[in-house]
Amino acid sequence: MGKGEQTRQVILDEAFSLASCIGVGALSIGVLAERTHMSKSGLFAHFGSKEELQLAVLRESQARFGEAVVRPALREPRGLPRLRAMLANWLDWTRAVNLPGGCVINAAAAEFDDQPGPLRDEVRKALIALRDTLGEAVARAVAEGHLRSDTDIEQLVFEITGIYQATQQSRRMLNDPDAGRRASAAFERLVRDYAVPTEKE
Amino acid sequence: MGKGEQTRQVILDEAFSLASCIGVGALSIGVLAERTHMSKSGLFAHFGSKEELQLAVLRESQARFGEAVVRPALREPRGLPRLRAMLANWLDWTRAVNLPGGCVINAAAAEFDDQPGPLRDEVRKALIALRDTLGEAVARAVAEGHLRSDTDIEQLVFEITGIYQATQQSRRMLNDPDAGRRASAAFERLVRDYAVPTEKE
DNA sequence: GACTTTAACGAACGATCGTTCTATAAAGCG
DNA sequence: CGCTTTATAGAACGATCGTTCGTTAAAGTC
Repeated sequence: MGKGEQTRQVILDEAFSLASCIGVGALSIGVLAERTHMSKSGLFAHFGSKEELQLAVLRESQARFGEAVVRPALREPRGLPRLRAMLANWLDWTRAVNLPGGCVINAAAAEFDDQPGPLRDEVRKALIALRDTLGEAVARAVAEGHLRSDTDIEQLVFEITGIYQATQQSRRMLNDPDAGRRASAAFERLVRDYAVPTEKE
Repeated sequence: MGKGEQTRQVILDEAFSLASCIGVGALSIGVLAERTHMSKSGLFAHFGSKEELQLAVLRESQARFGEAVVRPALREPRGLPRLRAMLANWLDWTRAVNLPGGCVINAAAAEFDDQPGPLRDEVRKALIALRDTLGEAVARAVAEGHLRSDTDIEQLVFEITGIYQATQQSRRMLNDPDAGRRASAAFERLVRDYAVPTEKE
């Protein structure tokens, strides 16, 4: 890795955790330059524009999400165990990746949902990719016979994303120590409702 | 209402819908002055600081939420019907109140969850008030015999907030036309699980 | 209608914003 | 080593930021 790539990564690291706290939209080149002990222009040259830097942060976030949430879950047996692992990783990934503020993309989703442009498009792409991944895991759980064959996959994914967001808000804004437990309870209720009916009763 | 209060309300109206699109944090006095055809200093004088303006927007949002979501629901019979009405109003209130972007407070919750200060405190207050209101409605549903007596009220509230957020994200970012239907399905599943068991079977 | 209070303006402040340009230092390569 | 490419710094740009001040016009009061 050349010198350029190297410092670019240093910048991105800092931008990533800063964006986690103040939001991608509030990132500023001046502040970022100060934090990385660089000149504004030197830092700027690595991206060419502020928007490109913001896009890089969003892409970085997706990459780390894949590493911290999806990939480890693939080691679990396919079907429900894997889905469960994915959700568990997801709920805690901001801790694992040392993100001081919440998930960058999730915050960006609320920030840019009414501002058309490349940033919104990138966030949208990330959300869709996540839903696809979750949907795939659910489909596997159906195929493995862990969930009913008439399971509405998108409905399940919809509800899981709801659980995630409720958990984050409870934790981050309301300091609710029970958030994790509530998330589990919600998910187990979900699984119970969609589980294949037992032969008894 | 004196002249002062009057223009203050005009400013607040504009700030409210602008904040809905770009976020409370991105509000700018210059832009707001332009939109209301006022001078920066003239507008500024009504609030004394930008933060005070932002707080006023958050309070305005709470007031409108009460008018559009909570109050109409109080006309429904207490218990499950009222809770159902509340959720229905909630899911659509940004349309009813003519909010171009999503709910101001919900967006602010994601924006300020890591930035201590009066703004975060105000958002927190609003979220807690909402959860209290929802909790009260659920408790009534239990008292009326619509839901099981051992219902975990906070758990139910938790899950309802999840449904709301999933719905907003699906609608606003993913343009999912089925979001409303999915929200209903999730809520009905919730109610079914917590309903008093029928005497049969 | 005279007087007091309040609302609004216009100009200016220092700070920061993203960006551009030119120059210098470092890195990569033969 | 010498040479080319790349990375970084520094200064400056116009724009916008939130805020302050002094002044004028309007609203409210008796």
